[in-house]
Amino acid sequence: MRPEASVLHLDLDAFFASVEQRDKPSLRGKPVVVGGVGARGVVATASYEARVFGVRSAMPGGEARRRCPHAAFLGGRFGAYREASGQVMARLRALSPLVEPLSLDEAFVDLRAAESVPGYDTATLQRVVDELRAAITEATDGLTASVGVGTSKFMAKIASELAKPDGSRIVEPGTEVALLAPMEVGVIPGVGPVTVDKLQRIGLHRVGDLQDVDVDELAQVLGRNAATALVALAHARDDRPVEAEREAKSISTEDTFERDLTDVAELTAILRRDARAVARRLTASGLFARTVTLKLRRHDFSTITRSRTLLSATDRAEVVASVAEALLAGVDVTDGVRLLGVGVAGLTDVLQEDLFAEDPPALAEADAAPGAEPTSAPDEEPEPPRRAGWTPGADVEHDEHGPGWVWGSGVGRVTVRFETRTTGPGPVRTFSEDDPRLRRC
DNA sequence: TCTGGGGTCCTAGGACCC
DNA sequence: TCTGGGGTCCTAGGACCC
Repeated sequence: MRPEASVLHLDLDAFFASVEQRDKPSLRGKPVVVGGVGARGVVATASYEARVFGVRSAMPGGEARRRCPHAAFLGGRFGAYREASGQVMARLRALSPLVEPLSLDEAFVDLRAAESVPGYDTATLQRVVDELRAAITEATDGLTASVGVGTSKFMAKIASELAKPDGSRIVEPGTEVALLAPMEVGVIPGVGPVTVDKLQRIGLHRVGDLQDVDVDELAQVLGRNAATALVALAHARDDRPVEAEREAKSISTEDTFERDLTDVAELTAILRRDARAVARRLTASGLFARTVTLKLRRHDFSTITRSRTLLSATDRAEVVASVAEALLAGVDVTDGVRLLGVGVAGLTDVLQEDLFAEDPPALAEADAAPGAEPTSAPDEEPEPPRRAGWTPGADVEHDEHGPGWVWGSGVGRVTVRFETRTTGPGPVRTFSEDDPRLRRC
């Protein structure tokens, strides 16, 4: 914890849904749900209009539809989200060089590194925050952000939570313990449903209860490390630094299938595609990985992981694929696989030579894996189909009507609403699915 | 129409080494 | 000539975050 309020936390309000409402004028002021489109989808973001009906992040799509059947359910346009996020992060970096992004819509800023912040009194900070929020709304063509400032990451995040939506909050030094005391224990980052349940069983419901608890007693329930950390946060003691450069520790990709799969050949093809995707990302970031992990979720939602660490690091798709296949061979899939994924960890940016290997080292290790056949040129294999088609919300363009977005599709037809960020609500037209004048973009 | 996808961090046991 | 004690690496699982 710092002597002055110099950590800022920014959170874009209902980010994905707000981008959709910005770019689709007919959805402004209406319930919008991003995600939850497929048979097994969940909600990524609900607009505030949809939250009124109880729709929440991570809720299964079916339940979201039941609660708010008239909402617009969209598949998501991550290119648009990344673009808006980039504009926001650029604004933050203009304020201070020390910015730690947490996701597309969240970041910490260390204001001590900001030359343009002349002081940390509340009036000065309020002016800085007001200007920042206005600059972000301008840069993103209308998105709003909630901003909190405090003496630590923890307090800045608590502050921005209090500020939502479209607001700001500065927690003055010295007021933290009293502010936190009446809040539920679940407001503390890292305290999820399981920990909340454990705490409630021993009569701890509010942060104030944690401020008074005997650490040894709490350690009986949570373990020594978690108990110590939790009591520190309850007293607003948090000295984690804002870190701009955080190196990736793992890279992974995974798919949940519309229906459970049992065909080993099909699973293997998906595994190889995933291995290629992971290897591409390794190559793109100039990294090599030593550990390959297979992730598999069964029909009953139980999840297993199997991993193997190589003698030396690799960025080769064939190696990742053959290790993953060998790991899959050791798993019983006859009851049906709901999710399959491949990940790599133990990342380094230098490829160290294995002094004891005579063959190319990573390959030798992979070939030694039981059941791992040398794979035949995986890069030339056809890709198993990803979900294609006319995803609701996707951008399209029509030769005569111009730019629009997919409103819905089915029985060989696509319905499009023709409008953009700057047009105001536009007209709806329906086309044949194979209409050559209509293009995805 | 139960439960995404991308991550981080922690724990715990066993192997292995000195 | 029963069973020490660290430390590190590896593996599997799980809680949690956005």
